[in-house]
Amino acid sequence: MDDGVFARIYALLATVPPGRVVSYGELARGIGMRQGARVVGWAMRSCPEGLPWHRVVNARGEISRRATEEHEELQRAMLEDEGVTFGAHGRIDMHTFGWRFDTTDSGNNS
DNA sequence: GGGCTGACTGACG
DNA sequence: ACGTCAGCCAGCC
Repeated sequence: MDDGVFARIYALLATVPPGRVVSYGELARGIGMRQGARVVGWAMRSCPEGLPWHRVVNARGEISRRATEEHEELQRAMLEDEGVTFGAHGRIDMHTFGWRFDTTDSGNNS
């Protein structure tokens, strides 16, 4: 089902479990677009319901500039509710919460 | 059919 | 560590 790259991004994003975050580049790489991070952001811009868009952050582990502070805090609150902890500067430890599609593993949890 | 925009990323100063 | 420049891909005018 390739309704387009968007559908692929949505499907991949849907595989991200709670308490975990992924960057645009990581998603892009997951669908085969190493430099298509912008396209991923474009797909999110559609903001489809049922999609954990709040689990999508930039490579730095910060919330993207997509919206107002209000929405930014909302995303942060949702992530915290899932168990994600933010740094002093509102930064997520991608080393711990950063989800990977190729984990293959089994011990992926914190 | 052509050009601009954009929820990004990585490199350079 | 922070600010700026350029690149890449798909959708929209």
